[in-house]
Amino acid sequence: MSKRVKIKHLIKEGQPGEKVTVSGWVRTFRQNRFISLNDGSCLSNMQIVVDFENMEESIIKSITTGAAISASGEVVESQGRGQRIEIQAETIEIHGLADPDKYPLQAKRHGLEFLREIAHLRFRTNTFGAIFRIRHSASFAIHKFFNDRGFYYMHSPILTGSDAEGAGEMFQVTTLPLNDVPKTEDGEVDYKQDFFEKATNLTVSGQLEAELGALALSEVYTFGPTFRAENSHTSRHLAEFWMIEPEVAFCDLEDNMNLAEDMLKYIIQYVMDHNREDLDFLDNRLQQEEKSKPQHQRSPMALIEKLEFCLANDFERVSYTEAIRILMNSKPNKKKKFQFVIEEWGADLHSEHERFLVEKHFKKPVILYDYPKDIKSFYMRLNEDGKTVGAMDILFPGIGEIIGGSQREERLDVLLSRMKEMDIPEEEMSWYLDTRRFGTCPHAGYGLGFERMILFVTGMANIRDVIPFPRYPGSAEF
RNA sequence: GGUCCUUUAGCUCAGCUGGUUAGAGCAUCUGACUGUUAAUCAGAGGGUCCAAGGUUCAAGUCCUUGAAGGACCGCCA
Repeated sequence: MSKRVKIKHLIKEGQPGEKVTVSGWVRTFRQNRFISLNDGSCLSNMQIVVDFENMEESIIKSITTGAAISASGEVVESQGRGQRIEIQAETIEIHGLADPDKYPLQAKRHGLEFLREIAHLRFRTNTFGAIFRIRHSASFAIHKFFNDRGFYYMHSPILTGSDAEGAGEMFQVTTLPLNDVPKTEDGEVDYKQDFFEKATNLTVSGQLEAELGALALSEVYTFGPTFRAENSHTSRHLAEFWMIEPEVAFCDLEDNMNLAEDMLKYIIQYVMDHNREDLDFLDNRLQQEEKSKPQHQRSPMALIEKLEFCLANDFERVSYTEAIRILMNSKPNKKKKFQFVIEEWGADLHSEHERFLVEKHFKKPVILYDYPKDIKSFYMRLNEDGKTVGAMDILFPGIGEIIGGSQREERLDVLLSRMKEMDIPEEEMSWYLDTRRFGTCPHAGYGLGFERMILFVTGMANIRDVIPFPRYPGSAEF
């Protein structure tokens, strides 16, 4: 096995006359002669030509879709069209059989919902191979982007004793026996007897901890799993998802927007440069799918076209106030076509409004900023007008909110009064407030939902199909 | 948490207004062919029509309840 060559390398570099060994999983075996072998290194398969007259019959019988094999032989120029080279097999070693009566994957297209039920095997399809190679690339690109700019990768805790992050419902973590929970005298759960001697949860955000890091290391980012126990039934929410949260000292909202836009474009460019074959495949797959849809439901741009457009154009930066003006003057608002008609400044924007701005009005990614303080979190910096905070959301076509961020409130007195307004207990946040007591400075950051980014780059429709083992209400299989 | 949709062969689906023995393509198996690449040709096997109850002379088809899956809304990334 030491001489094994990856198919990706062979396709690029392989020369006729070389003796090679390739290992992988059989996709199809045609005419007892042609094996299409995939090893996951790239989308393309290597064609192995078998001389079945001179091959043991038990081996020929074992070459079925899904079987794991190694093939050794000489690289030759392919006589057929469709590939530059192929391998003339001299020996074939069978590592693992796949009973064709029971193996659920066939050389045909399966529905995504069926594949979700066999998520442990869906890696072996072209579509999911492409998605997870792209997911890897995007993940690597994010580390490279921040590393090249002098950011430090900071590991924020996954188990947290802080319950004031305010980003959503939390999963409780405990070692207390659920069928016999110890109680205090007044009938409350006695967390003193729990593992951490206090109530703990899975993190919903690493932001507050990242702020602590940024106020010493200047520029940090987190990239880790995040957990929200929201009962969300949509195609863009997960109970366990990966989030990227950069936090930058001496940075205002505009710097923050610039960083976010640069990062998103960098990721897209990186994937375009390194995963072209996978993108072409997904693009093609999507176009086939579009053909079966009625005209008005078809997307205006193909996948790669959409990514290129995104790279070539500045994101539209619009203040909340301006967005409200546009929405109030819009046709659907005037004709009361919106489910929630915008009546006045201060209204919360629903996804129908965001979609109108992104998909109908501007037709490109939009950054909305300076939201009313009443609809945003306590840590966002109060603007001079006293009414708005330095928040920004980046909205992508077809996805909605992909990034949420803000300049943080660095002034202790303002932060304390905001916390009081919003009933955030001061005692529990003293560690956070210390950064404002000692050497506070302007700083800003944001959170990127990694799976939403992958959704956009792959053109997939459901977030459950861009993470290997999705977690959502009622589902924690595998 | 709310609204709506779907469930028929291993997979993707058709099945009209309720009416004989429930169909197709792909996959599988057998045979033919052997430079194919979604191979082709011939044949075969494969069904708890999601479940339970009801209406009816008659239910895959209509009704009720439940289950599973999905879409959208709210919450957000």
